[in-house]
Amino acid sequence: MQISGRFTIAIHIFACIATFEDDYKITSDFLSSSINVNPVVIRKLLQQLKAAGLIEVKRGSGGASIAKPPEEITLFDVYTAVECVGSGELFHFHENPNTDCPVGRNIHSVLDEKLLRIQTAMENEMKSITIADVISDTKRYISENNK
Amino acid sequence: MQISGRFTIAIHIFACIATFEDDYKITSDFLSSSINVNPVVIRKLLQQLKAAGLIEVKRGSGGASIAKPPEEITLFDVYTAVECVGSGELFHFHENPNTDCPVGRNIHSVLDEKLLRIQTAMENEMKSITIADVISDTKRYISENNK
DNA sequence: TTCCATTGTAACTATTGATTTTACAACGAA
DNA sequence: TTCGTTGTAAAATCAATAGTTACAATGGAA
Repeated sequence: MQISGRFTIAIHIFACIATFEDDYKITSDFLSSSINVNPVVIRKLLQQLKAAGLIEVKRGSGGASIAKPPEEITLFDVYTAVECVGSGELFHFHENPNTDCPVGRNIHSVLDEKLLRIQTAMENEMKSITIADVISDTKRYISENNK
Repeated sequence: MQISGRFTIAIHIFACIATFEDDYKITSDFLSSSINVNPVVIRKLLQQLKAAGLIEVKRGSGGASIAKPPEEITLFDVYTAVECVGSGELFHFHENPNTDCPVGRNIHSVLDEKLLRIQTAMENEMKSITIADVISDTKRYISENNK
């Protein structure tokens, strides 16, 4: 199973805002045409990012902007804002191991710590990459490929 | 989205075999009653683990066993054997960024390397944990909780 | 004040993938 | 030959994502 496309879409949103905010009003329609997903999907995502304090959205007049310095927004922030995994658990554990079985009774104790270690390794790497990195790389690529 | 429960089920299978192989024949029914999932699900998983060279299964008479030293089987081996993520990509990328947009045109170049770094961090942690670790912890927990 | 582009949100559909279940042929040991 | 078991296909179910339509609420501009 893969991590939802909402994650890469959300990052794409940040890159678009940073690249175009001086020249365009960043509406959900504008974003939707760069990303090629339905504007309503974008709006829902913007809501989630707003709730996490990462993005500001203007009602009425319209337009989205980044709510705090991009150096202070990590990919982990975006990931948690956007993934609906309520529990925050990366791994799905089979629900009902048989507690009458010595292995079934202890499998959670054995695995939980190991799974958490794996999840933490991933999350730490996410925390080491910021939206500022994404933005500067985006600008670099754009100028390299002239325009 | 979470990583499929097949992963924890597969690890549970190894723990069961190691714990019970001296006293019981490890059939899909036996495993299914410890894990509490349908025996057919177990059999399909056993097939995947067999294809990866991690498990041996006897037809006819029945019974599963571990195909090589548990120290040589990492959680990453189990993960790749069992996850159907064909491409091996942890992150789902939105399919059709608009190539007429400078950001849409470059977003893959910008992100692919970063996403891979995150995925690799997770996989490396998986490689650092072996089935032997799981087995010894399982036995320790069982003896601590007396039986 | 009215107009209008836009947001926020609900509701519905479609699609995809995981999971469960039923069923049965093939196998191998007793 | 019998019996417990595996290997596998097919169908049914269920959950999550994604796409779509629709529309009230907003706020700036005419």
